[in-house]
Amino acid sequence: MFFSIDANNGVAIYEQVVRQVKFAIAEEALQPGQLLPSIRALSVDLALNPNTVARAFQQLQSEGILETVRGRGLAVCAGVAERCKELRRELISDRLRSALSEALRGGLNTEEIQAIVQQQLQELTSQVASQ
Amino acid sequence: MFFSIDANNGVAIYEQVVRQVKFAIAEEALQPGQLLPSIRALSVDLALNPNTVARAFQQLQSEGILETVRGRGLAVCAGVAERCKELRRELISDRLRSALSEALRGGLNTEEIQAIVQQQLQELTSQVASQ
Amino acid sequence: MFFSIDANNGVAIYEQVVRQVKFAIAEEALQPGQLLPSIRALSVDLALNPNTVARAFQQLQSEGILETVRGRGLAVCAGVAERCKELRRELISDRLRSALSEALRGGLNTEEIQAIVQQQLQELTSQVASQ
Amino acid sequence: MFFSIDANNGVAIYEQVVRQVKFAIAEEALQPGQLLPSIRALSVDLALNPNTVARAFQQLQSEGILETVRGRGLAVCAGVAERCKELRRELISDRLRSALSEALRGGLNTEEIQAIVQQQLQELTSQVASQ
DNA sequence: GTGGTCTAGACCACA
DNA sequence: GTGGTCTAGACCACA
Repeated sequence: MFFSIDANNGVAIYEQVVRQVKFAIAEEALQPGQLLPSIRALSVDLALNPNTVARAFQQLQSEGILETVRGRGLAVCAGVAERCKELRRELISDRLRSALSEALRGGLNTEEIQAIVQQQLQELTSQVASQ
Repeated sequence: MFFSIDANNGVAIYEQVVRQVKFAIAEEALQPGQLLPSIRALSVDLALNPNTVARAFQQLQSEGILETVRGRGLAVCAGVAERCKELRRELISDRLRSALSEALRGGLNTEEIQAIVQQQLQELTSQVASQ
Repeated sequence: MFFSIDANNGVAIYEQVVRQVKFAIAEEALQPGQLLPSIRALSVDLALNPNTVARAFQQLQSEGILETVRGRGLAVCAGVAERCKELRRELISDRLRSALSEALRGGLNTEEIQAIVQQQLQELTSQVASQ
Repeated sequence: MFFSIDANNGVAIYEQVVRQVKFAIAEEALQPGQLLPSIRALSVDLALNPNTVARAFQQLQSEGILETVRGRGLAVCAGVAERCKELRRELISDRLRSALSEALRGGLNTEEIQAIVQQQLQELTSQVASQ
């Protein structure tokens, strides 16, 4: 599936799942009405405990992004694509801002930081390209 | 002092202290041989529990960046400025890479990400300038 | 403490805890700023698993009713007493409405239902009085 | 038919079916000897899975309220009308008691609770009247 | 098969 | 001591 978990990046695992579900809806890889992979299936896929996945899905329910379809699973709520696009931008902006802020406070100047960003983006996109 | 702690940025507080000490040495705001503020003073300054600061300093000792000066406190080890510059670059690069990677996997393209980076950098530097 | 859990009344245990915390704040038995009993202490008190209590407290946090005080516990947020009073009325009204609706649909008339309500209220208040 | 299922009222769906069958017998909307609608028909009617209806009917059989009539289906047992009237009173009383007890423990006084009961009864009966 | 709830127990950061 | 997260495993209602 479209999720990739990194256990040691400072973001709680369930929170990574929450974010990536929002991203997938923003990308329209998950469509409103569509059922998500089951908690059990996803937990096997990601090598996580089912409770961890369930916690992520519960949070998404409480945010009105997923809803239960009794006995069948969890589905994307209607009309949340736009909201997920906004959320994606916010979540990514906030995390970048936090990293950039540390870099500035750490004494790097704007040019040095931009150079690092360019280098990392190049490495990351060439990785993706070569896969 | 030169530290600023953000309890909600995903990085553990003691780890923020560790990083910022390294950054201060890289910036030469802390010179080799120079004594650090005492655990007690710093914990008051940052409104942290002394145990948290102590843990950060212990880690810095175990990495060979700080050393005890009998009866006087903890000092920056000789000759670590270069290493701290390298560490700073690594720590900041890794964190940026992690955020950038999430942004790419989340479906934003390079241009969108660069735009966010520019915007955040501008906001952050104009804030600093106006302080 | 002021909580009483009934495992078999159809309301999930963690939800009972959520409701009773709101009620306690509405009653001003819990004041804004006040620390709640710790998860561990309360779980012992109520003979529940700590995770069950933690889940209730997490929900209360996500509703903006409790907040964490790092290393010390969970506290009632400022200014939520009024909101809890409204919530209490809603929660109790909804549950009563649901029971009354079933009674009406089940073929009892208004008088019979009112008689039952009076009888139950009398029994319940005389119990409390005699305690 | 005379059943109405509310998926979110805390009572399990199969249990709602069990209760409403008892109520229908108490009201004499279902007469001893009378055949119930088939599991299949009722499950279509109520938009439930047949297993859920079957489970309700099984429980009613085990309580001696329904019995199989070979090749024809399930019928109301002879002489259960009185028992169902008692059961109805008990089931409704218990549920009301539970809600009233929560209201009292939640800090509302008898007058406030009675006012809520009156208001809800009025709303519910005027709704029925206007249908 | 599906999700929801609960228990049990571990490890972590922080005070 | 405090809460937060995660794993493991059980039982339930529903489809």
